[in-house]
Amino acid sequence: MSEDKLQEAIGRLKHASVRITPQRHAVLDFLINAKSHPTADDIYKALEGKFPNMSVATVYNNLRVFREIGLVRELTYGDASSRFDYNTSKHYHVICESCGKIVDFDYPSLDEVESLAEKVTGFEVSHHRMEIYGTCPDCKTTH
Amino acid sequence: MSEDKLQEAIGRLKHASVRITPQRHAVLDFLINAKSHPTADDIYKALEGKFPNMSVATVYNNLRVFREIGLVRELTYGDASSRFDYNTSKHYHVICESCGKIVDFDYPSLDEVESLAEKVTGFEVSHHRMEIYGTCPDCKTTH
DNA sequence: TACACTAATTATAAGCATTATAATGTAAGA
DNA sequence: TCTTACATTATAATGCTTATAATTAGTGTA
Repeated sequence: MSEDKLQEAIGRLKHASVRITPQRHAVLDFLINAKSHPTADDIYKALEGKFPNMSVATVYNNLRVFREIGLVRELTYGDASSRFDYNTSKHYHVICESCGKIVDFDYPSLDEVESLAEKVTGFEVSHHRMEIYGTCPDCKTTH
Repeated sequence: MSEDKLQEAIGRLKHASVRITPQRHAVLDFLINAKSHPTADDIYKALEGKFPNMSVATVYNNLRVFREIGLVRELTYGDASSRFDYNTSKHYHVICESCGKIVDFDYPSLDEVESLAEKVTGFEVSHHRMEIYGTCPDCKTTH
């Protein structure tokens, strides 16, 4: 139930001494219930009805806060806007190169790759990122 | 020998009907001999002695051309500038989160992941990207 | 409940990488 | 050499994100 997720997220914010403002609450709520992986601007637009005076900087600031305490993951793709993903479970993403759609993809984490990289490069590895690119079913048919 | 690589690259440009201009030649030469993974600005700065009037747009234009014919790979990291990698062999990258250093890392391509993603999502997969993040040996010691 | 302190929000401007535009210059085949 | 289409240049514009400074508002404490 997403209400539980929201409460848990708020608990983590309190624990990190982050103030719960109405804007923060709304951004978090939106992210948790988002089916897609919204951009900062998606979130801004979605909430401007509720918060006509909200600044886009507020959205960015809050997303940064959420990212820093690990509530949210930021997906970056060069030029295009970042997308934000509420961090429920570990998963990868499959991205359509035609329409930009992002689909979650469960796969066991590539721990073996990380440990081999540590051995070979001498790095202390913290994490990795992997994405798969292609054409989604919709774009395949309509080409 | 990097001279051979350069000649082969020029051959591929000719084959793709891309004109060989002095600027193009210089960007390509720089990329092939680069030990690191330079940004567009790195390349621009490195060549401004030789081409005082070269525009930064030229660097970007040429990098795009090289990418489109598969000579060069573009590595994107959200806000930061893209980095460009002369496409010799398939490999992954290990990136230092402290100093930004990028190290090549050989690992067998994750074809299995791609094919599973195709099955699960219905996408027609074209490629994937994977990077490993951590702290490099230099940054570990000097913390 | 009221106070005070500190952090968050707002509005705006700035920053930065990258791309678009239009005029000029030039590679390469005839 | 000539011609033409493409590349380069200089500059402006774009778009995402962050910085700034002033105002507003959470939250712990009295």
